[in-house]
Amino acid sequence: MRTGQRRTTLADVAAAAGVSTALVSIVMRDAPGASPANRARVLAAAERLGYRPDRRARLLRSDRSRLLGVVFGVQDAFHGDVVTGLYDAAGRAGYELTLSAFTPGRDEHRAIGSLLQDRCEALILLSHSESVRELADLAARMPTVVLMRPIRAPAVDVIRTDDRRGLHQAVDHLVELGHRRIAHIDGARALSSAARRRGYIEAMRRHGLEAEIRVLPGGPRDDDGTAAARDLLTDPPTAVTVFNDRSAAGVLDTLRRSGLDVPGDISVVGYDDSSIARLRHVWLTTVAQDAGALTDLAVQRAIDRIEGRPVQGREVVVPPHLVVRGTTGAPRRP
Amino acid sequence: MRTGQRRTTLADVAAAAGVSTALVSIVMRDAPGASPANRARVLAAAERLGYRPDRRARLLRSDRSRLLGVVFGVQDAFHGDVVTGLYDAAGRAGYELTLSAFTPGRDEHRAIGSLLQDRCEALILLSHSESVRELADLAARMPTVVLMRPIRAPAVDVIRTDDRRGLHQAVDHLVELGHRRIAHIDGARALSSAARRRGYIEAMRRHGLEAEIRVLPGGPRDDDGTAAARDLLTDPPTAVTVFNDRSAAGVLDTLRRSGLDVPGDISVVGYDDSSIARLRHVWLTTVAQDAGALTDLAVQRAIDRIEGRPVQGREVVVPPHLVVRGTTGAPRRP
DNA sequence: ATGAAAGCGCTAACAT
DNA sequence: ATGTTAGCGCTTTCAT
Repeated sequence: MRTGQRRTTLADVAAAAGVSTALVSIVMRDAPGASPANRARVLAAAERLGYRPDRRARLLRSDRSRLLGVVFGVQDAFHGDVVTGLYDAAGRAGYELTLSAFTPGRDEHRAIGSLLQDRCEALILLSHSESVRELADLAARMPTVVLMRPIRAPAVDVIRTDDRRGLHQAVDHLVELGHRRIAHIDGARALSSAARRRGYIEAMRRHGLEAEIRVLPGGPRDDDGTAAARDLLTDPPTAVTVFNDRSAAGVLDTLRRSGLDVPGDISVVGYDDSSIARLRHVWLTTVAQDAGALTDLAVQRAIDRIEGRPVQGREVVVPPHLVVRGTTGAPRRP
Repeated sequence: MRTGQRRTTLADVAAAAGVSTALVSIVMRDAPGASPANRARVLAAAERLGYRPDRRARLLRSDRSRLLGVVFGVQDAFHGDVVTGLYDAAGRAGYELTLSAFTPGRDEHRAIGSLLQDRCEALILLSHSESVRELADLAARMPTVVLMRPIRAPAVDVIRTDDRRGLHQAVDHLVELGHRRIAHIDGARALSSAARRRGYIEAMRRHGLEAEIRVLPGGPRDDDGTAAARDLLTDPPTAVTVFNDRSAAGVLDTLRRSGLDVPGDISVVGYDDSSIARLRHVWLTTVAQDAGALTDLAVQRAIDRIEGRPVQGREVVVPPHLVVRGTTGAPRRP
């Protein structure tokens, strides 16, 4: 059984307004070529009938969809910020977004497959897991922009944060405060773990602190931070940079519980500027990714590809910035 | 300028396989009525050409879309859980989801408007702000299910958590532990604030603790909790229920900073079972909404309406459950 | 089992 | 300025 009530179409509006469908189409698209009188009459009829253009039919007919497909993880808080930025950027450029989420029960591959049926003109992927090979296949078919994942594949555009630089900033900040014994708790197999670790090591070297380099195995969760912090306690450094905010929250708690003062005895820097970092009682110094820049660039790149404009470079790297809050300060004994 | 490469169509596959488009359609839809030989040949051709059916055209032609429109807030963590559940439930029922998000720069009304062009057969709204009047208008046109918002409007189905009961559970738990002086910090104008406050008051009365009822103005943010907790300190109760986890995090911190032990001196219960509550060092006792039940019911209801099945009641209320963690215990002086 | 042909709601090229 | 008409890529009768 069906709902019964057929939805109102262009033809219904045309009949009600006493004009042709073509004219209604012109009016609905706000295109030039209709007399003010007819325009008003059509608009009135459409309003009265509660007419909504059928996007499917519209897209089917016109050769352009002006639609950008976005794949994102619905459980990831930062993806929320990114989708927000993408809507804004796409809107400004006169494009629309069509969303497809991956979830614990619906993997990225399915999310992408679903989008592929949607006639979008380009794909913007907040990809975690799709293989480089498959991303390359995709990019061979249509413009494909991968966000925040440091991959290299033919025809795939990558827009990402300079995670190495993020850790440079963190270490620079700590060194400026007078720290020398700075450790790093890494993110194990998480996406940007390697780049962040590398950034830490580079910055330490640059400051002549090669001998102080100390990387502890960690992970993305708060109990990873808790465990790593316990390892740290046998011989505490004066500062520690942590893979992400969540892990840093675990670190903070362990340090404080064991009687250390933060930042008096030890400074802590996180990564992500997540909602946890902004809790007043955490108030974590952290590295923030620039969601707005990432999304502007992603949309710009997608549209450049769609419209065949020349672009420079497959990969665009966006600098993050340090947000100094309450967990960093000068060391007591430098 | 356009991308140039026209996408492959049914006709292309038909030509490649040497059959009619009708037959290809049958094979692609996995419908009966094609010989195994032809089926294989068509599938091979489709694979070779990288053919993807065009959902727009498909939907345009067939009278059913089997598409459920979902409006959600991309910044809201719990909405992530809900969308996850909706994908699962819809998938099991043979329906697909089409997503439209509201963001700081794209309000709910626009998100809904965009969906309306998408030919979905029903709407599932995680609505915060759309007016009851507009929701009713919507529901007059197509099946409309509103999730987690206690409204009453003609033709609108509502699936929500029993927030009053959530606070009953919280208070019952505290009373069982021996508490009598239990305060509540409310959520100001937040969505479910009134229901939760009411639940607190009802439960207190039921336990004969009418004289102990104490509601403090609060809000949804952690600094709302911080401020409210400071008010509490002049004459601390032995336990406090808080509008949500985020506010409870602020409460916890203020209490501890002022030298009180949680749960030794004072117990705290949050609401939402958010990621904050699960941080090991917060480990907050809290009321959890049952996302799975909410989403199963929402999808079921939407489909019942679409298919014209009789349903019982406009509103379905789902019980939450208490997650006991580390912030509640017996009072020292009951 | 297979194909020819009509048409979903719209846009765009072409008439008038 | 307005109407007529031909499809967009598919599904769905209806023939065969």
